[in-house]
Amino acid sequence: MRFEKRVWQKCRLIPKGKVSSYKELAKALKTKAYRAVGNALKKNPYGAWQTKGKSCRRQRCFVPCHRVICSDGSLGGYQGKLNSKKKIQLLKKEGIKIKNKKIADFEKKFFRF
DNA sequence: CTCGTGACTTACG
DNA sequence: ACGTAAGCCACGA
Repeated sequence: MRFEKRVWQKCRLIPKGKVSSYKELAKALKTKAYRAVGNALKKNPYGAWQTKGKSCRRQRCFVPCHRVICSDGSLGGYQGKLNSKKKIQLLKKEGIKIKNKKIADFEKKFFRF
């Protein structure tokens, strides 16, 4: 299993309305590759999990990478750029409040594996 | 193997 | 608060 896929797999464990950090994600993977986690999410197909040869088979392959943020509560990046509006929209839509580009009630919304 | 590149984190100034 | 530097690890060239 490629590292990226393990990352995405963990991402999918994050429930709606919760967030987690790159650090926590890395910890769940028993690695300290925080940056590699970021790389993995950047490469994330986001809804088009492509297995070599086989396509997504109509399964829900959604990877909620917008629920993964920085350890200090800031948003980090999304779709190749930082502080994406789209990411904010998605999070707010899931019931997470954004305060000055940071997560409000970070402690409450934080999901630990 | 070495190097450059990050959607990171922590520590300093 | 903000910028920098160093540490970190996976990945591709």
